[in-house]
Amino acid sequence: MALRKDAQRNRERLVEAARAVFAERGLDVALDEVARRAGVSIGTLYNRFPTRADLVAAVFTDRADTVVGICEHALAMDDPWDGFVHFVEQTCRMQAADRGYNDLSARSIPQAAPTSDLERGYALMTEVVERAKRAGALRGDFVLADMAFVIWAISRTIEATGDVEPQAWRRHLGFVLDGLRAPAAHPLPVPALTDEQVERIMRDC
Amino acid sequence: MALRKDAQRNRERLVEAARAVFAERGLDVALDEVARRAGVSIGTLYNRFPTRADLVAAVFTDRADTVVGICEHALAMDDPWDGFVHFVEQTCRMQAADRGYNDLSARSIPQAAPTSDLERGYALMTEVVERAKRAGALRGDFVLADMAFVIWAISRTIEATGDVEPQAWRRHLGFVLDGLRAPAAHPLPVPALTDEQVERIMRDC
DNA sequence: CGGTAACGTGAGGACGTCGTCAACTTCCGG
DNA sequence: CCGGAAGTTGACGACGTCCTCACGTTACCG
Repeated sequence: MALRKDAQRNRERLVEAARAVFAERGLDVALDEVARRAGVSIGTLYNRFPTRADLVAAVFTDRADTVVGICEHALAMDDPWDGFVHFVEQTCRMQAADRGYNDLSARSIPQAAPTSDLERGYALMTEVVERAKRAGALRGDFVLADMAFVIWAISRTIEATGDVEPQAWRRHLGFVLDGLRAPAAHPLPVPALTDEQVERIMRDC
Repeated sequence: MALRKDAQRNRERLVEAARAVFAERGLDVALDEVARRAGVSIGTLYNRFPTRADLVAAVFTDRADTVVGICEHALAMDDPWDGFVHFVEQTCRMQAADRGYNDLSARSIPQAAPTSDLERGYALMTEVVERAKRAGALRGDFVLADMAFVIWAISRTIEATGDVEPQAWRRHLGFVLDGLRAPAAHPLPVPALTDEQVERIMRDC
């Protein structure tokens, strides 16, 4: 059953307002600020999005597409390492550009999306990583789950430095990438997180 | 003017309780939980520590000594790179062992200490870094301010993985260290944060 | 155009935390 | 042992956020 016309319009206003508010203040803003910005009452907000997670999901569904696009662009690049770097860099750029997305990344990696797109994104990300490994550019002991480390690392740096020096994360990423090149690799002391573990971490918000 | 005997005892109880509560729940716990754990009223807590920052400072003053100790041990090691690794590793170990300290690191680096010890710690840390650079082991474009990236990165990873896989940060640190070795170095896109910038980031808690 | 289901509204109760203060208690010097 | 300064207490008001719900309004179908 479709929404009534006014309800549909209010829904869009709410999502737009949330997008803006989340972007500049993070995922933990008071929801009545979102409602105010949308020109709608707090009751309507709760009516449409019973939980904060519902609103967050509505705001960031399109991000899965974006990630897919980034991956495709990465895979279209001639050099597998350049492709991998492009992927990581663009991901981080998105975090830097949107405080809400940065919060989301820190807590649950690019989750919160229709499952089919999510699976596709997952598959593409795996291919970006594997291709770079096959080419001997990315270190062989790196697995997709290790991307979480990269995202978490940059996320905190952006949080800390964003107001003072918005480009600082690029330096941090420089160090990180240098540690991921194959020739840099030294034995790691601990095995990678399993998919189940990553799953569990993501669930616990 | 010295504190009265009972006041002194209560102060110690508060600091002990805070140490425990911060360690297991982080720096943002409700203060009345600290008071309860100390067997003291909330009024007494506020009486002795007017702000949360006062209490935090009291709990973590000794950490500056610990850092000094770590640095001295690092400088006593024959191999400058091993010394640097020891320093980083021990710092991260402290973060992993104490959620409150991890929070503190994420916000303001090992601050919150009597100024003299702080300066000494600062000087020693610089020497650990510079010695490793002089030996050609640590990349030449690394500066002390870049340690913030390491601390922030590990801090977030510990936060995310601590409950599920307490040793995961060691793998993350493995990647990080591989990026800091001299042979791994590629040109960085952005200059280091200045001391003033780091200062400013730290002040803003 | 009327009836009704869907929707919108915002005041208000519940909650948790903060920080205060006036009344009470304890310590300690004389 | 006493007086007063130092210290303690916990109930309380302020605050911000969450979420609900009874009532008023609007869109849409026949």
